[in-house]
Amino acid sequence: MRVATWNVNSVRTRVGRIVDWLERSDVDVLAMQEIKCRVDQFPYEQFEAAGYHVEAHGTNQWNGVAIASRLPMVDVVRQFDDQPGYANTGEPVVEARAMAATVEGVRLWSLYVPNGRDLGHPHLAYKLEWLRILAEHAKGWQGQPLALMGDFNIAPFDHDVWDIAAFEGSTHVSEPEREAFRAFERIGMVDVVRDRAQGYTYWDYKAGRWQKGEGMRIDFVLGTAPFAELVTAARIDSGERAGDAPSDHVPVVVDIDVETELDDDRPMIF
DNA sequence: ATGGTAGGTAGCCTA
Repeated sequence: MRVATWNVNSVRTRVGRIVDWLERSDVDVLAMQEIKCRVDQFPYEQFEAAGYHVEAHGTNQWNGVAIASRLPMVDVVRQFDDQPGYANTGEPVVEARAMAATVEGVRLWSLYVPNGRDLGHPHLAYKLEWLRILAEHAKGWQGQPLALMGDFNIAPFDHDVWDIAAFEGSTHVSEPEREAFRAFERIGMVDVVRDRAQGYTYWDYKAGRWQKGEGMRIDFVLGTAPFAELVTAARIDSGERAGDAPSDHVPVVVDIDVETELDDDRPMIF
């Protein structure tokens, strides 16, 4: 089974590109972030014409996540328990930043982690709390094949940005954010792409970052140990940052050997 | 130090 995660930065603007990429890339399940539309605005027809069923979670023009799959999805949930909300004005609102589905016995989350905006901004405290609560839940998920897939808005290492000096005093590279990312690794989760594919996953539209090769690695697939055991390959499709009207993020793709998990007693044949 | 681009929207806000 081939799964992927992609911050598409508006599914309505890019539906043609996305579906074309899905078919060309032989992807079974795609976790999308920043669909930037309500569920009633989602372009389901174009996905379904290509053989993909879509479960979406979007409430307005911001954020929004979805999962497209050509294999059956079960146990779809939107939001995680106790997901913190953000108080833009007035009462905190739980935003459309998380959903999950199970495909072929593998639990897959599509996550759009809050940006954080600036050091000291309330949005950064929101980001850290959001990750803290998610990690608390994830502790209880370690016994099953499960992956947290999405835009974490964190660069875990200095070499995950083009020039760490340019990020002095910025979010995405701060120690509290990196600590929040490492918390998932401490409970047993593994970045299953890190050792299999190099490079950035995001290049800002501004200042010609793509043309200058100035990107960031902020999109990840974190797997439980039972998930990580199934992974056979991974790649970052940086070519998707080029061409006509690209997203500022590119797809991260992971191949998993589901049969190994589903049939434990299968004789080993080499 | 600033501004650079893009999307959704008609709130310039968010990234």
